[in-house]
Amino acid sequence: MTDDETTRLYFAVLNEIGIIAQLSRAVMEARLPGGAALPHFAVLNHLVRVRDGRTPLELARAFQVPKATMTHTLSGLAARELIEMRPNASDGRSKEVWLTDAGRKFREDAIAAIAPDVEAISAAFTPDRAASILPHLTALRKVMDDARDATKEASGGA
Amino acid sequence: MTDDETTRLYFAVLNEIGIIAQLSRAVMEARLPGGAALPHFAVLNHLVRVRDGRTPLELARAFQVPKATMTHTLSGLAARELIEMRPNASDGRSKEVWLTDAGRKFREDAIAAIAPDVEAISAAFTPDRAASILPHLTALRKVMDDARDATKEASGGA
DNA sequence: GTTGTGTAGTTCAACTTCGAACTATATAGT
DNA sequence: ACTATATAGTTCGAAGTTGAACTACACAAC
Repeated sequence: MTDDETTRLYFAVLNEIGIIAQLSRAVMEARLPGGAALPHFAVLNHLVRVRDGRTPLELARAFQVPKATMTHTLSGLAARELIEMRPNASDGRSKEVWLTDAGRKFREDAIAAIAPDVEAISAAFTPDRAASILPHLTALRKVMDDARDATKEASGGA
Repeated sequence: MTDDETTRLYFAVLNEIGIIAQLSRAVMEARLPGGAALPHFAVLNHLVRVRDGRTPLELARAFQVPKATMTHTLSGLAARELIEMRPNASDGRSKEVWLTDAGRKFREDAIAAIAPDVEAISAAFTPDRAASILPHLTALRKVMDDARDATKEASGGA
């Protein structure tokens, strides 16, 4: 394979991934109650799965977004009273993010609302296939993460 | 596999895809000249590969974005004089998007600037692996596209 | 040829994203 | 203790994204 073909291959993969991300966002947001955005749901889901009481920075790292972005997402969730921000007893600079009852309910309702879409997708793109690509995606995600750090250093970041 | 496990599996896949899209955008935008955004490059690249003279709507469909988004992207490219908008001789409502010399050069420079990152990624995530997941991603993209249309109809859209 | 319906593209407003600068607290070195 | 440096989080401003409403043209029906 020539360099050119290799580059094209990776562009093609990243292009498909970009479009899928865009579409999954559109599908999910069409189902989420009250005009909530995908990151809102993603954070609630993470807090249920991993356990709440996480700090904003831990969440930012989990989703690979800048902390300013997480601040914004959390303030949206707090405004809807789906989470509650508490001071962090062990570090005065930090905070803790806790789910409210409304937050847990919202997440359950959202999953129920999205279930038909997941079913439609799984009919045409089988769980076997999903399971078969997942480890590759995880690997690619880790590689990209390292590449991002390298880029930052190369361009003078810390 | 239970329904719950299935749902979790698809969420995990889409979550990884979302993060990869985010990271690839960050990596590419760090390299693009003049603060250009990823969609700017993607459109130029598409015009070179598929041939220029496309209409805005064709481009919007190719990238699965709403037409308002494409209008915005194209006006950014036109402001940088990387493309040129011409009237469409065969349809007075429509336009044609043509590359300028600066646009072609921009795209070549961008590819050269990104090459080191592609190389870094291909070292850890081999072209075989990329090639092996590409058809699955393409399939998933098509399924998601159909799911989006179904969602639109279910919620009262055309 | 007028009228109705459909399509291409823009405008507008609300919202998300995120780098940079800032505040507040923590921790190490002396 | 005091100062320097690092870290958690917010604020601010600039830019991207997108649904809805709008303008302009096309085309079929009559």
